[in-house]
Amino acid sequence: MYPPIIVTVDVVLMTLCLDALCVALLRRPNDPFAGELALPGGYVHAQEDGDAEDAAYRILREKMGIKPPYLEQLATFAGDRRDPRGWSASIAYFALVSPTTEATWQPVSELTKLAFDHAAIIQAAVERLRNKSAYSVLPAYLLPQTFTLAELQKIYEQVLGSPLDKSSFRRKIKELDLLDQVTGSFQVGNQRPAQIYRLKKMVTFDRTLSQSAPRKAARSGQ
Amino acid sequence: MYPPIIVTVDVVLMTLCLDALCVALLRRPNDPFAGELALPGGYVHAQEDGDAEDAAYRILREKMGIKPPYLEQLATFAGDRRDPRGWSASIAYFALVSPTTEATWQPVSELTKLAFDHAAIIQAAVERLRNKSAYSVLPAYLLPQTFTLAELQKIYEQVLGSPLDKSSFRRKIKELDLLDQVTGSFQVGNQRPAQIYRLKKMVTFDRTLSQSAPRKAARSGQ
DNA sequence: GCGCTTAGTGGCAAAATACCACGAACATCA
DNA sequence: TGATGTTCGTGGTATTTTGCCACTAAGCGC
Repeated sequence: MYPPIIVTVDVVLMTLCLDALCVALLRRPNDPFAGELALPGGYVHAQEDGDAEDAAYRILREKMGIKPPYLEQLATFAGDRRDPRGWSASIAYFALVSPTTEATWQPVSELTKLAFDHAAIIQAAVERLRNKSAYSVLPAYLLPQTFTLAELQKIYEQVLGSPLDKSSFRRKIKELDLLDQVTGSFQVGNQRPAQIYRLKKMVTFDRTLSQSAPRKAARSGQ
Repeated sequence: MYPPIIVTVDVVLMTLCLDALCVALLRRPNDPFAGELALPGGYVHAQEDGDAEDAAYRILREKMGIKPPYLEQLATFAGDRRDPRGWSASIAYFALVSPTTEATWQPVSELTKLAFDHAAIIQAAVERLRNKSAYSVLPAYLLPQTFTLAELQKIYEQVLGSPLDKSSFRRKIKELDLLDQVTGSFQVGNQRPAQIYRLKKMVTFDRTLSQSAPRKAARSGQ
């Protein structure tokens, strides 16, 4: 009845390389925008993908060989001006991984021209990450599974772009109560060993932290 | 190449009726789910709609006769299980209007079975409204263009579901600095007249309030 | 042992917030 | 005109949260 709409899923896969927030980009083999850099993405495979999140995971597996520990839907970018072939919709996701994984990373601060509106998508992802970092442990997904609080603080500072006070940071993290201590210590060299932590296993209801609790009801979970 | 994906735009249009948060629903004339209640929505019209937001506005105009003062993209609900016709994607928006407008409203607290996954979409919209209400003046869009602070506070209490302190509420609203005084007063009856306010005209960059400012840097933007 | 570096904690002042009370400005009615 | 009732609006105080800084702890190298 209507000309079909092009539906793709694109993923902003972020990590930290060399103390800078980076995003995974691929050079497009085909038109449109052949040869230019673009987010990893692709068509929805109606037979394989049960939903859009499945598609995002499949794309990351096929094109990046990665199963990210964190994935969330970002927004949908749709319209008739973003793809020369016609009206298109890109369901954008954003994912966080630890820096070990192999890929071609590009610092988000020095992005050249990208295919489609992918620059805008990346910008939205970075903003979302910044915002959520203020009240969640999201940046922890940018680290290896285990880490020290000092490492975590550095990541926060890089993501938020401003230095944090050690004491306040640790207090905040502790009261969020989303980390587990790992018995066993760690030394970087000639200093006191640091306690190692990992993210708690949790049912990721997605919307758990953002609610502001009434004052009297102190977090009583020991 | 692939079977086409059904792309629709659905809008959660909310208002306040009789002190309860309500959502606009329409009875579906056609299959699937003929006769059941559903969100106002429809296919994207590739010729008319420049982007998905255009489609949302068009749908509200055509089906509701409304141009809402607030509209924002909520999320995209996609998969092969939500529409019996096959793989589908619903780009969901949520909109707020003042209660004057005519429509068939349904309180969000007593929703019966709805078509598709529209119940889940509505739930997501309500959560988003609740969350954003904690740090924005979003609930003001549920009121007429001008209102008193007492009226605004009531709306907040209804949306958040808990009573607020008058003094704290007014302080918070004032420092958000998103309201303009309207010279001229108002009396409901036999009491002191209340100052009237309206929303400031503003460039709705969407993501302006949520950033937490460093302590020393007081909001100096006049 | 001493000096160095980083980890981790504690204290205090300042800011934000909850809670409560009081005065202000109207209307109504005697 | 003045007393009373109602809501508007603001100010004060106690409590909580937060920023800031200092200090101790625990390792290493010498």
